Amino acid sequence: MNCIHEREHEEAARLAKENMPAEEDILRLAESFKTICDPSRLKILLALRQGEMCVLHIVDAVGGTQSAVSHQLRLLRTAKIVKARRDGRNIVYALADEHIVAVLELASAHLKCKI
Amino acid sequence: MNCIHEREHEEAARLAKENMPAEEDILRLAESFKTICDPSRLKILLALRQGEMCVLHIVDAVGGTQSAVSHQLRLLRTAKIVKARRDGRNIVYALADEHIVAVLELASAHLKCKI
DNA sequence: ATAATATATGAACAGTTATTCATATATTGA
DNA sequence: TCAATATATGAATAACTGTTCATATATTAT
Repeated sequence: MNCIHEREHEEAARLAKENMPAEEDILRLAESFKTICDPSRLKILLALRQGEMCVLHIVDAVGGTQSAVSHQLRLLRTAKIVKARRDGRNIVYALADEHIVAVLELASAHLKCKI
Repeated sequence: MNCIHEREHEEAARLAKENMPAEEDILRLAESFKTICDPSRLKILLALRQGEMCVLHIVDAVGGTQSAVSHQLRLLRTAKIVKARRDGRNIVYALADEHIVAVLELASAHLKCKI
């Protein structure tokens, strides 16, 4: 390790180690992204921007089988990215908070695509 | 599909289908999140917030082997999340743009953790 | 109670991914 | 040209992930 920018890079590396978040926080952050990195789950989140829906309406909105959507909803719910409440014989799903949509919009700005 | 909120959910589902982004855009968005959902790659991005670094300094900052870091850097570079330039015998890596840091900060706000 | 509807879940399979090890390529200095 | 340094990469393996199929649970209406 003997690069031309020795000074600057060593300083950056030192600061990086000093300010590196706790392993636990990094893992939680990674888990969150893991949860929204699947196209099927992304579709569900994009659909829920239009308002809360029960499972079969989500299936109608995003396509796929009821089973697959249900499995994906469980992951989103466990990660607290969506919330669910029972309403009669339906379970109604909604986005957990507005951070989700903001993250999606920022990422799509990076990609220069409109979502 | 005969739920108690028939009207509202049907309307939401209709809007969701109407406003669903192109499959291609969803896949690109998913790819981006897939790229930053790995703890090792997240660490690299968090480290690069302190400034550009060459590979061995990144290895020093985040730990792991040179080979593993190099593989991860290739994925980040392909996804245009980091950029690389040669400088003498070193390759200097930097965050591609500020969107990345903003996304990380928003997500960590959702998790109520400081990064 | 029973049937119908809505949702969830376990197991299995196919496909993907991160790391390691060994090695290749590229640049510099002697 | 040769040795040293920095970085990249192919192959192999182990672990993980999403979907499907079959079935279970829960709620409501008759």
